[in-house]
Amino acid sequence: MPVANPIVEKFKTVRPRRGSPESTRERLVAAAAALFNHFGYEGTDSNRIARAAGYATGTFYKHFKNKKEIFLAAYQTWVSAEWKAIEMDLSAAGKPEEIAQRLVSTAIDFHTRWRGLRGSLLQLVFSDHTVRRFYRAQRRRQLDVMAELRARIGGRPHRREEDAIHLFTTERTYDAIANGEVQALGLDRAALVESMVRRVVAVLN
Amino acid sequence: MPVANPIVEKFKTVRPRRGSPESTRERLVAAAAALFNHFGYEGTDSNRIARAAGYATGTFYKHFKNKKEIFLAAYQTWVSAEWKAIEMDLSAAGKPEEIAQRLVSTAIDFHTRWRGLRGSLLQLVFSDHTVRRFYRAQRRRQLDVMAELRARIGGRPHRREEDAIHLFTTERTYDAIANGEVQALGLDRAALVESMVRRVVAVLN
Amino acid sequence: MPVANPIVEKFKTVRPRRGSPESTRERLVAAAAALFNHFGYEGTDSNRIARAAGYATGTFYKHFKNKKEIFLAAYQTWVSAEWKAIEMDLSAAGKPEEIAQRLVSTAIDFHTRWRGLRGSLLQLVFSDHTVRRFYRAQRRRQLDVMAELRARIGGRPHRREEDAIHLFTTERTYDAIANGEVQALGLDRAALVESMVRRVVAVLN
Amino acid sequence: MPVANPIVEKFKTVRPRRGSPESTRERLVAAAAALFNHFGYEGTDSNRIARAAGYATGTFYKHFKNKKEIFLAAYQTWVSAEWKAIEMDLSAAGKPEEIAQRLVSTAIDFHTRWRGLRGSLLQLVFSDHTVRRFYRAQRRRQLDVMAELRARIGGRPHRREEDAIHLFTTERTYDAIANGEVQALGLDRAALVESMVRRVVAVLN
DNA sequence: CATGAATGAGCCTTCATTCAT
DNA sequence: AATGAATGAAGGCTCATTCAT
Repeated sequence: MPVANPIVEKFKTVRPRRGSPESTRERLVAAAAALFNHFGYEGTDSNRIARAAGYATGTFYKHFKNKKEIFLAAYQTWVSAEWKAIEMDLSAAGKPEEIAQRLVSTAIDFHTRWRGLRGSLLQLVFSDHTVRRFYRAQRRRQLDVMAELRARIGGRPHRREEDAIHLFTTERTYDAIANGEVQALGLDRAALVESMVRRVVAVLN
Repeated sequence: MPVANPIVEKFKTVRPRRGSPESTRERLVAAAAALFNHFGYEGTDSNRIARAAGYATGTFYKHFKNKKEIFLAAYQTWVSAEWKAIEMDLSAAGKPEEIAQRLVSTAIDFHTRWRGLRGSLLQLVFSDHTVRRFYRAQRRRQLDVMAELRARIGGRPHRREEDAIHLFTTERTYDAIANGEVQALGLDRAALVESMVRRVVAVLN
Repeated sequence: MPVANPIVEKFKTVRPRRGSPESTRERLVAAAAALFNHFGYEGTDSNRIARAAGYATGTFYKHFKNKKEIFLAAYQTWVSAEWKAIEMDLSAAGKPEEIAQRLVSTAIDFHTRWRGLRGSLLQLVFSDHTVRRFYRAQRRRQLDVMAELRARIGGRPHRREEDAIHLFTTERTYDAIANGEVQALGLDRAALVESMVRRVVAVLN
Repeated sequence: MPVANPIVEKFKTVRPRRGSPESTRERLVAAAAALFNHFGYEGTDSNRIARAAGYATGTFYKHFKNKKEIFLAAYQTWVSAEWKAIEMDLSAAGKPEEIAQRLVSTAIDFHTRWRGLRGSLLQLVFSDHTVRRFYRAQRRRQLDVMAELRARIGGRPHRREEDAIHLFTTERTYDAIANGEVQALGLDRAALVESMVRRVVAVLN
């Protein structure tokens, strides 16, 4: 229908015009990320992604093999951004406590902004081989960074299993904070955050 | 049409014949649970559910308004079974350590058997109001049971927030064990299980 | 779904219980007529008819071969009732003018009460042989009665074509009055009725 | 699947190939009009419309929200064509009698060619808001044109109610002629036509 | 590089009808 | 006579994907 679609409009970015392949790709990924985050993977159709990015249907398939591929790209973008933020948090000056606070804050921020994407992600981790592999690679990298960090700082080595549990705990808790579960359960958000900070401090020593 | 479909056949139960609405409903739910668990929510269509349960297309809609409704029913069945198992674990004789071991074992067993359903669940918790509500009600019940249990045993009261974090931790870890993440990361499953048991023991005191 | 359906409830009559075939048939026809009138032929399903009449699905097909058959029965019932009413109007004492007024009033009443059925009827007259035949038989009967009546009263004979045009005119005008078209066009209903009365008087002389 | 379907084939037009949206829409509307006219609204499915127009299923829904919408479009097309024909009849030279003859002839022609559509129309006028509104707008326009015409010609003003009755009479009579009712009743078609012409002449003065 | 018309498999859902009890 | 569980063909509609321009 040629009727203006307010939902698409809302996500529509400013018009491009024969940009480089990279910029087109970027725009598509950005639009896809926003739509997936809002409507979920299954709730988003590829034509809409193209339209929201300001392109025609076919352009989408010039840049991505299929919908899964652009989801992975969107996920990768998000992950990259998160790693960058984490690196900034880590490299900034401050006492361990302050660093931990910033890390937790950053993580909650990402989980909140991308809470919609997380649902789709967990589903795709189950059903899609490629997404699963990438997802697990991130976890591995997280574990590596943690160990490395401790070595640098001079902390005592931890068992990798304990690090993993730490990651599971924080990830799941950040999700709960991000998606309203904490509020729905009548839990004190500040207490949870504080608890997370303490755990991060502990894990860095 | 009458070509044997291997995928459907695999899940097909023995044919009923004019059963009670309850037994039909149960068969449909059982088939749906198995299919959702295997192919995911989006990967399962209502006709296939009916066929797998040994019924024709239309029968499905005599018992469920739509696919979401049967998913919720399947989820509820699973949850009920899990609660029943937990109650058995709790009521059986044994030292706290032994009880905790059984609880962890049961939980991992459920997470493993229903790991496919969990992916769909987490997606639907995001996108569907009813599923979300039911999901959160379970969490509330878990928290209540934990507090109650401690009171009965004479343990000191814990902050509800700490209990919640405990639940997040175990849930997420059980998922990791169930879906192969632990193995993929080269972690020692036994160590993780042991850690979970310790946490459960701690939380019950 | 076992949820009470307000729409069906609304049309549900008091429960029968193993009545004679005739009474069952009558109840089914009455329910069908009401439902067809309200939801149209296509908008009414046979299961609903049975339920609304207080019977189970299968009972419907014990009394009627199919949906078309019960529509025809409902239509026939309506036509019979209308003929009976017309005969009463005609046999009652009064000046021609008064008789005409009663006839017009009766016809408008029937068209109004069964306005929903008329839409379905006109559609089925087009698509169904049996309905078409019955419909035309009524018209023939109308023409015959008109001629007969005039002969009895001593009026001069009219051309059958003029009688037919008269019937077309009144039928269509009654429809317009019944279905709100007159009101929507801002026409004076009383004037239309008066005009119809005048025509009926004229045609009876 | 690729088995030739004689019914569809019959209505299939020559294949297009990447036409403009307008031409595609037109083809779809034309095919829909023919099918609705032949099989009725309920007897025509959207897939068949697309196929008959030479397109695939999905193309239909790129141009119309649903079946109702294309019915309305088909109806509008028909109405436009009829108005155009009427205007031509009116603007052509000739005595009032000749003009009336042409008008009647045109109307009967349209009613005959679209007699199938009329059944569906009358049903949808009952059940669908949009169709009803459009239908009534046409009647209003007819009344306006009649009044206007008389004013132009210098005829005496008529009551709008009498004009409406005239329209009801002719419309219903044209239907009877078009759908075989007249023949089935053994009426003299020529006499009916002549009567209609006389009425049209009268109404224009 | 970009367009956007077109495709068609396939899903969800309805409903007339059957039949064992 | 009545029941109501079960059937399954079929229709409305979506959406990932292709391809001619």
